[in-house]
Order: sequence, then structure tokens, then C-alpha cells
Amino acid sequence: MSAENLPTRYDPASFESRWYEKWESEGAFKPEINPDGEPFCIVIPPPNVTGILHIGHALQFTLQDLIIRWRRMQGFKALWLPGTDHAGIATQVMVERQLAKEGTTRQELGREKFLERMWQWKHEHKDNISRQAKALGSSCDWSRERFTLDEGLSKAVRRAFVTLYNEGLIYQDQRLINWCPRCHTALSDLEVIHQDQNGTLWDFAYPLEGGGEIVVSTTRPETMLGDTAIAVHPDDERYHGLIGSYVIHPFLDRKIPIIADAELVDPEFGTGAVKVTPAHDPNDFATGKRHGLEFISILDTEGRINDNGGEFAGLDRFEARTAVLKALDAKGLLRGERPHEMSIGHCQRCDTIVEPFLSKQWFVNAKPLAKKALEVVHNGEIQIIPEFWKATYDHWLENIQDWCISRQLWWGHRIPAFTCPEGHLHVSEEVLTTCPICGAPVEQDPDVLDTWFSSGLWPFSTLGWPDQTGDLATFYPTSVLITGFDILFFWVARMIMMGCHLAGDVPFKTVHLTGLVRDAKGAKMSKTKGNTIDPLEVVGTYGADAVRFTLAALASPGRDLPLDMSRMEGYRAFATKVWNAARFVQMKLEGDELPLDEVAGPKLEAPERWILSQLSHTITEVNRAWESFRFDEGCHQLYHFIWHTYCDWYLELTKTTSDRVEVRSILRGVLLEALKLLHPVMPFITEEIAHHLGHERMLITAAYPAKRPAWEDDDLEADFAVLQELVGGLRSYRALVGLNPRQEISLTVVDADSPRAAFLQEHASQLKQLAAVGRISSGPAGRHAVEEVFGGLEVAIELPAGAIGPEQRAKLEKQLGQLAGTQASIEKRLANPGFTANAPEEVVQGARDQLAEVSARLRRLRRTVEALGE
RNA sequence: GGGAGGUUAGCUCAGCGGUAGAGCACCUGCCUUACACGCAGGGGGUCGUGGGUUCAAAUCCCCCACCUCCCA
Repeated sequence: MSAENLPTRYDPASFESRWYEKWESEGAFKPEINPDGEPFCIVIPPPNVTGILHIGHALQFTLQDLIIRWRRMQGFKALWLPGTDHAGIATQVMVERQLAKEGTTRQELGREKFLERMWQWKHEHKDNISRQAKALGSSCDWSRERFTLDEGLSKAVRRAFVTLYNEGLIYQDQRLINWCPRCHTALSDLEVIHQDQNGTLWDFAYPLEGGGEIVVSTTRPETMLGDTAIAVHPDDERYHGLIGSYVIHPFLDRKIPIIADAELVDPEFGTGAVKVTPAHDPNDFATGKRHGLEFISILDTEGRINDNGGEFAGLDRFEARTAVLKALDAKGLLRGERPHEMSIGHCQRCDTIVEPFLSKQWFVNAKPLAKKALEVVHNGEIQIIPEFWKATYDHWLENIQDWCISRQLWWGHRIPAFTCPEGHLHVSEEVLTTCPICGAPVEQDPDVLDTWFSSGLWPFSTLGWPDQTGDLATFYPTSVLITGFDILFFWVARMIMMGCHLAGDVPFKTVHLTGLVRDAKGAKMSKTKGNTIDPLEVVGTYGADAVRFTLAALASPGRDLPLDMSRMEGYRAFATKVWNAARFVQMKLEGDELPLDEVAGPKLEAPERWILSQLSHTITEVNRAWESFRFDEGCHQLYHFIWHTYCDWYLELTKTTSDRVEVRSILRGVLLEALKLLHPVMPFITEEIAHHLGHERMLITAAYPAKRPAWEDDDLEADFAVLQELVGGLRSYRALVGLNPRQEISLTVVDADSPRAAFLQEHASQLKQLAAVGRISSGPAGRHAVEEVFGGLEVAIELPAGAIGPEQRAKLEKQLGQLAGTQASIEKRLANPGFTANAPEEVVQGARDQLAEVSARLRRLRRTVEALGE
């Protein structure tokens, strides 16, 4: 072969980027490389365009790349479409922080200048993601890369908005929303993180109009400034006489009615009387609607008390709490306080406590969309893996609330709604300047859309929708989506709703939800804890292939991944093992080797037929693993086959036979097949080695191995298993008596008529190579022999006189004890008539065979121990 | 309050009705014609507790305990 020798040391940095460039420059990432293949498409979950990847992304990238490489090698027209997200709030917060450092604000800068800064920021950071993705070996088609604010995708957003509006599924309404006083924007319910906190429940009294008082409880005393009712339960006799009467607000010039409401009030809780603040609490809001109460907002957008708060106006909401309590106390109205556990909503982005806030916003009527989304999962059009997520998915969609989609931000898709001074509202894909009704100049809605609104269109907007492009026709619906379970509602469910409704079909056929990467102790990674792992750093230390293998091998379905660096070390050792095996093979090659198909056949010797049989089983198992998203199992199969089957057994066997061309051909051919099989997980090292072994085609476009039934030989494997067991036994006795591994020992086959005996005789050379067996004879055991049974075959291992001392004897006796225990338990099982009557025949027969084997071993070993003990 | 997942070798996890597995760690030998990121051998588990179904349960069912997480 013309390729030069593999360097002694495995040094991933010396070839990884070289291969990436070659793949890309030869167009291997483009689906057109398999022009006649069946389409297969994965769209990337778009990371934040100005963000950096964390190890969780590395996991998802690895799994997506594994699947796409595997399918590409299988001949599919495979497209992995990359891209990034503008990440509205997150990105805007970053730039605002930068502005704060410069002593200015976005308001001071103005919308236009601020957006210029945002784009500048985007351009400075946009290469982060792709650079990291490339370092990991991600085979995305970069020519199709998309960004959510691209013109095409923005058009898709406008089309989606206008369509849904015209169908009545998007509407504007004044209602209670979640308001972040720090971000100055509305949030959807999902963007509010509820945290349990120890708070205080205060009791205070409202004076009754006609004298006396009624005591209410609250965890937010400042909201009493917005109270417009006191509610009691209609059946609560304590308050029967008071319903319809009024209390006097202690600080404001207002009378407040006492109403009866069975839904809001739990008579068992507190005093049974509840203050009602319709503009600042969701339950009170509903109560206000039921009773036609007044809605008095007492906060401004900064979270300060507004003019409706009388003397408290201008105070921050938490200062106001203290002030109100103090004022109540001064008036002698405070009745007590006690600790109270409660759940408080925080802004997902900045952790500020959010306020229920009365505001006019845009909403998506989600129920009709959810109905279809539930259906396609139920009827199997979309498969969710692991399946247990379906319950969570169902629960959320069945209880879905309307989705608040407008945000008071500047970085994002501006809402395509236009209003004239007359109040005529028009929703339009094209920019309007004048009112189509009255001709007056119009203004566009200043708000932008929730980022997840555009993300919801991702699987089809990236392919060209609403235009009927070739890519859309070819790749939609996409094949597989791989993402973290944490965005099941945020993203996955919404893509399904939007895809089914707008694009006319499901957005993907399979969703695979990955676990979370955690640190070695199982703790969540976070910047504050300082336990984050930078993918580029570990790629630098262990090589991209080891990082990928580690992540894929840890990816058990539905489980989080505790990532310990010792795992990385272990799988780098595996990469090194592959490297060294290849060096060994390369040293043996003479250039006359033939392709596997030309040498495989019944004329081959047993070791060659055996490794081919093992290879075929491995191919089957690995393909099965990838098909079912069992990345862990596929990796373990590959690890075991390459290390423990090919290297530990087959390579050793060829050390005395590799002068034969067919052996060298198998040695090389099997390694190449294993490399192809491994390529989707470890693309770089496999490509490098294959090249050095003279494989002409790049593995990235080579055919993925498919099972070869003709190579499988179960009888041979059974014979080989006996050989392996015997070799293991011989090594074990060697270790027991401290015999040098190279010192030859003699073997006597006691049971010379067994068919296994012939196999051993035929493979004396293998026994010599693997266990330094010198002579194989048949007949009765000699004076100093250990008698043993392996796979039903009785043999005697000749040991030097005096090899078995008291220590060895004790170990053998321990073994005897264990064997006797096993024997007793099988006997007990077989003695049970219920077992022999009810268990399947093969199970009963298996137990009988096992008993025979164990009994024979026990008999032989007992005799040995007695004889040697003399 | 509702729901999901987990509890198997020192650690991290597979297995999910028919003799307890892997990787790492550990112990004992070995620099055996690629590899000490290695080779060979070995120790280690009453499969969270308690019931039930079954000839047979880590595996199915029920109760409980503890740990994660989601939703309200």
C-alpha cells in the first residue's frame, strides 16, 4: 500500500481539522452527495447565535451527527441543517449589560441605534457556534445554514402571524400577564420559574362601614391598595349578614363591597374572608370578571406603586410592602403574622420576581392547535423517545393556556400589526404606511414576538416555507429531532402545533429527548457552581473522538449523564487501542491483501471464519442500536468487539499465521469494516486509519456495513467458546500455581471420543499460541494433573510436582464449595415437580445440561484436590 | 396538590420473567513479536423495605421509604 506508516503515538490534534476540511471541501456534508437516496433530514436545535456551546450541546451534536453519518453511509440523501436563534431576551440582556457598563441604556440610544448594536454584537459572535460544532466533527451542510432573523425566516414569521390572525387564532387582549419589572416585558407562563420560598402570611382588619371589622390574610400586603372586594363563602354562616355590605379602605377614599364567591374562597383557610385584587392576582382576576368588579392597577412597569396607590405612590413594590404594614400597624389594624410557605414566580432570564400585571398583549389561542398536536402523537405519526415523555406532553397540551407572544423588546421579529390614529388595526405581511380604511398614517406595533414563536416554525422555515422550495418538498417532514427534554414544551410541542397547522404535516417523525449532562457527582452544571465543562477544552485534551464516544456511550435513554473525566480517559484509551491495533495490522501487511468478499468462504481456517461470524453479529447489533436510538448499546458493542474480540483474541491468533495472504486479508478487512461501523461515533480516527490502510474511498461516504448471514456460523462459535473457556481455565491455573506464562504445559484430553476433542486436536497451534500448551495427548490423567471440565469436555492439566500447596488447595476448596452450592440449587429446582411440568422444555433441558456439567466439574475437581493433597 | 423518573458491585450505569452484567476503581502477577492510555488472572452484589402473582421475580402487581425532575 502506498499510504505511509501510522505514527507511533495517537495524536488526534494532528489530523482532526485536516479531515474536517477535506470532508467539507469535497461536499460530503451536502445531501446531493447521495443524489438518488431517500431523503433523511435533521434540523439542528438552533443555539443562541451569540452564545457558546456547553457540553449539553456537545451531546446533542454528537448524537445528531452519529445518526446523520450513519444514514448518509447507508445511502440516504442526508441533510443536517444547521443554524442559530436570535434568542430575544437572553441576547438583549447581554447587550443591555454592556450598555450599562458604558453608562447608557437602550432607551437613551433609541431603537434604531440599539438594533445596530445588536447586529454588531451578533456579527462579532456568530462564528462561535459553528467553530465549536466543527471541532466536534459535526457534518452539517453549512451552505444551508439559517438564522431566525434572516429575511426568509422573517417572512415565514409574518406569514404565520397573519395566517393565524386571519383564522382568529391570534388575538389581542387586555388581561393579566406575567410581567418582569427588570426586563420590562411580558413573559409567557413557561418563562416564569416557580420557586418555593418561606414567606409570611399577615392578617389585617378592614373596618366595616357600619362598625366592626373583617379580618383578611395576605402574603402581599401592598396589593391591598388595589383591593376592590372582600370575598366570603356563601355558605359561611359567620359572614352571612355581611354579604352586600361594605368595608372602608383605610388609606384610600374607597368603599369596598363584601361579596359571596364559592370558587375563590376556602372557608377553612385563615379567617374565611379573602381580599380581592383583580388587577394583581390570577384568581382574583377571574373573580373580578365573575362579579364585574373594578380592576385597579397599582404598579407601573418598573414595579413601583403608581398614582392609584395614594400616599404610597412612587415606592418600590417591596418598600411599599413594609410601608403598608407599618401604616396598618399605626392604625391598629394589623392582627398578626405567621410563617407561610409559598411559591413565587421568577423571571427565567434575570431571576427577578415577576408580577401579575394587567396589560394589553397578543395571544395565540392554543387549544385548537394543541388538539391536533395531541392527535399526531397518539396515532403514531410522531414517535416520542423515551416513550414516558408522552404522559408529560399530553398533560401539558391537555391543559394548555393561551400563549402570550408579544414582548416589549426590540431584538426580534416586529409584530406585523399597524394602527392608525382612528384606532383601525391591520395585520399585514407587507409593511403598511397608511390606513387602508381612512388613509391616515399608521404606526407598526412596537413590540416583537416571543423567540419561541419563530423557533416553532424552524423545521419548515429553514427549508424555505412559505415558498414551495425544492428542499421543502424533499425534506419536509424531517426525519428525526434530537434535543433536550427541558424544551419539550417551549419548543417541541410548539413545532408540532405550528407544523401540523401551517405546513400541513408533522414537522418530524421521531423526537428523541436526551438527558441532561451533569457533573461527576450528578449535580447540574452551572456557571455559578463553576462545574461547567467547555467542549473545546475537552476536545483539546482527549480528542473529539473520545469526547463523542464518551457522550454517546453515556446516553442511556431517559437518563441524565453524569460526566466524570475518568470516562473520557477510558474512551481515549479505547481510541489509542484502535490506533495501536491498526499499527499492528499495518506492520503485517504486504500489499497483496484482497477485499473481504474475495477471501471470505468455507475454505478459511477456523479463526478467520470465527472473526467474520462475530463481525456479522456485531454489525447486526450496532445497526439495531442506532435504529432504536440506543447509543449506549451501540458503543458498547463496538467497544467489546474491537477490544475484546478482535484485539484480545483474533489479533493474538494471527501472530503465528499472518504470513498467509488470506489471514492478512481478513486481518485488514475486518478492521476496515469495524472502522466503518465505528465511523459515525469516531469519525476522525477511523478516517485517518482507513486512509493509512490504503482504503481509497473516504469513510464518510463509504457504505455502512450490513449484516452478512453467510459469514455466521453458530456451530463454529460454540466450538470456539469451548476453546476460549479452556484457554481461560489454563491461564487461571497458571496464575493459581504461579507458573510463568511462557512455560509450556501439557494437556490430556480424558474424554477423547467427544466431538470437541477433535476440534481441540485440530487447533493445537491456537492453544499453543494462546495458552502455551506444549503437548496434547489423550487418555487418563497423570499423577499431578488437575482434572477439569470445559463446555462438557473433560481434560487434565499437567502441573509440576508440588505446584499445589496449602494456599492453592484452599482456593480450590473454595471453588469446590461454590460449585457444590450451584449444584444443590439446580437439583432443588429440578426436584420441584411444578418446574418440570410447567417450565418450557428448553428451560428444563438447560437446567439438566447445566447440572450435568456442574456435577462433572465437581467430581473431577474433588478428585484432583484429594489426589494433589496426598 | 397532580404527574414522571430513579433506588442493581466502591463509583457511574446496562439488564426488566428462566443460572446477576459492563466500564472505571480495587487486589495479584507480567515491559509476552501493536498498545503499561497495555497484557493475564482475581476479589466484590440477600438487585431500597414489606406484601402479592408465578413452577420460577432484580425483572410483573400493590403498599411504603428515600432521591431527581416537571406541572399547579
